[in-house]
Amino acid sequence: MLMLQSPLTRKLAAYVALSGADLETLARLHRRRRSFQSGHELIHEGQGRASAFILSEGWAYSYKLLPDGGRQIVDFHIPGDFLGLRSILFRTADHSIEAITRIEATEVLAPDILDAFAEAPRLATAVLWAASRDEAVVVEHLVNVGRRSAEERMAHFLLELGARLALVGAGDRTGFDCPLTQYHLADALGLSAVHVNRVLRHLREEGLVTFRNGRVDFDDFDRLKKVAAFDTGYLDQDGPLLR
Amino acid sequence: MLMLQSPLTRKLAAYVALSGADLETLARLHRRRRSFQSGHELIHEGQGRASAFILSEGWAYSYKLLPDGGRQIVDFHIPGDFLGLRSILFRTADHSIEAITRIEATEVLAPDILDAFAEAPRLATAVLWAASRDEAVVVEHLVNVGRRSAEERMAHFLLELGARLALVGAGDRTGFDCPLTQYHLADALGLSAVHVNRVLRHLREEGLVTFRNGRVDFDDFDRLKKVAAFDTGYLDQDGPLLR
DNA sequence: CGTTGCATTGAGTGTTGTCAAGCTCTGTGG
DNA sequence: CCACAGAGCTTGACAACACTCAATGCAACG
Repeated sequence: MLMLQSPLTRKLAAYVALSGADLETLARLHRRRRSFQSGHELIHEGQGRASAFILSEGWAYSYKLLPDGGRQIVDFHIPGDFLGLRSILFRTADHSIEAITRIEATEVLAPDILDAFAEAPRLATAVLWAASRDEAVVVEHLVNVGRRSAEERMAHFLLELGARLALVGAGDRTGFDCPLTQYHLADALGLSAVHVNRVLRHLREEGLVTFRNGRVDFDDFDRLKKVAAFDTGYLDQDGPLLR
Repeated sequence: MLMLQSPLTRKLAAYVALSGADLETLARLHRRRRSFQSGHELIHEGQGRASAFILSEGWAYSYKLLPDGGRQIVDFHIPGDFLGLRSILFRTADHSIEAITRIEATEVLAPDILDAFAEAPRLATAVLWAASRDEAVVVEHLVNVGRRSAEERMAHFLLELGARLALVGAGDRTGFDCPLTQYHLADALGLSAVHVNRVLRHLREEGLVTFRNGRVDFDDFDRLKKVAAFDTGYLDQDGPLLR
């Protein structure tokens, strides 16, 4: 079945052993293919009856705006991620999501997903697991912003992104392609763009990482991990828990 | 049925219309009553095959430790909260949970919850929703720490806690009882304990809030909301989405 | 009546933000 | 082909917010 190729399907199947019927139900969620250009806002904070999306190609990010114009980026999304689950579970979206690059995604309406859960109960458990993994990422992000210095934050962030991308085959110990701007980094890490620039320069001069021209190069992966006190535990997912 | 009184049951039923059978399955999760004294560690980061808990009385908090001894508090838990869901969904717990006051809780083992989902599929959706609401709280916490000044952070935090407590009848516009120390606040807000003290003093001197002797008093609720740019949207939960 | 946990305050330091300017690229229209 | 605009990046100077260190107060408790 073609949809076995979907990155989300692969991810879920890695956690919960899904039956043929489950997979078929999951495949039906992948109708409604859409593509959006860079900068398109998929979900707007406050919007009612929003859709969710399964991202198959490109990068997006979710964020919240503050009354004073500030922006906090909550998470970056890469292929295989389920976007905006909370926006369909809640009456009104509590965050916004915007495409960073041109993206390919399938749109999932609220009834689609609720019907799918009724039809294939294991799917609900699998999605709960995926949502929990996303939450773990946000939690680690919170730790990062709350308790680490600017330099540690940056180092940790780049390593984490690298680890997540490596899981879907889009990066390794040498580095990864990265379409983010320094403004994205600033708003994700709770820093000013100016300071992000200073920190990046320092990390580069120390021979740790180089972030330039849409590419992150880990110049000294092991030393960088040390600076960041980086540990991948919260990303782990070996073998299905539910058989 | 007695268990209709459980705060978690109330919370879930408010979101997803649950059948009698669903409620019965949910009630069966409430065997294994436990009580723990203040300071007891319910879940330890790194621990394998941990339990989850449904909190019925008292306060707890979840946190992560850093290699340098620092601590980031991720969330505080009050009656009706489901604790440690991620620790049973994952192979190993990615965070720790400790009792702040003496607490009453029921222990939930991994098979309990997975069997319950198989038996009563709607329960899985309901728990997914509860988990999403918790995630929304963490996200707002991240925004708070990432993009607000120390004073705004504190104001926002106290208002949020008040709003959550008000939902379970443990607080109102005048204030609430609060067993937290200034160290808890510091580790939750990403500040030093010393600075927390200064910020609290300033808020008190401005006539906004008073935090003293285990009690938070909102001296000027409306002005405080203004300082914090506080909006409860992310806590909303009017009426069942799934009927 | 010492000890322990928590709260408070002051002094000095430093990390990070703000403001301001200039740079490099890229794409676009004249 | 050149001028220009705009987005993103870079740097310096200065200010401020928040941290550390250190000392003290205060209550509860054994």
